[in-house]
Amino acid sequence: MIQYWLMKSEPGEVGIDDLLAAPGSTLPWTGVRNYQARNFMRDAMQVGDGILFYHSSCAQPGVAGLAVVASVAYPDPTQFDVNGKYFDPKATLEQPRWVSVDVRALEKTPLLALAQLRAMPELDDMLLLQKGSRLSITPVSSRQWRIIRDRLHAGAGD
DNA sequence: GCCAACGTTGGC
DNA sequence: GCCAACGTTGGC
Repeated sequence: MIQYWLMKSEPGEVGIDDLLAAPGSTLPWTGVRNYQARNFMRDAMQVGDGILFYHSSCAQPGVAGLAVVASVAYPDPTQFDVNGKYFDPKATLEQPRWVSVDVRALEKTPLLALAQLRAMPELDDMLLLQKGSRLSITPVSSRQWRIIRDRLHAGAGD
């Protein structure tokens, strides 16, 4: 059963343009250090799941493209990199703590800004829009997915 | 830069 | 297990 997700990325690190420019439009989704987000990747994500690619912590936060999950979860290599900022001293090769999935970009879309999402009453129940919500990966219902995808393809302007 | 909200850590 | 302190997220 295909599921849908919203995944946040800072465009200053990896934006939709960077993902599209990567070989095969695919990059490993590394650096997740939150247990809830990890569990979504580890326990629920399947190849082919749809992704709303969201730009966060930037001047224009919002949905910037569509992507798909391109692998099941595997140990996030950055947890073992002693010199990297994502190193986790409690992770071992035998007992990894964090996982990644590969993500493949499908298309860049006109930005559907956070403010526009908030202005759509039919999306009131989106986890992204709940007060205090900070999760970098959130499930999206098939209904929410359809509403947003249709809006993106209708053009996000106005 | 500010600040609300949330998650994690660590002393007890 | 409680909870205060601290760190992070992320919009504004």
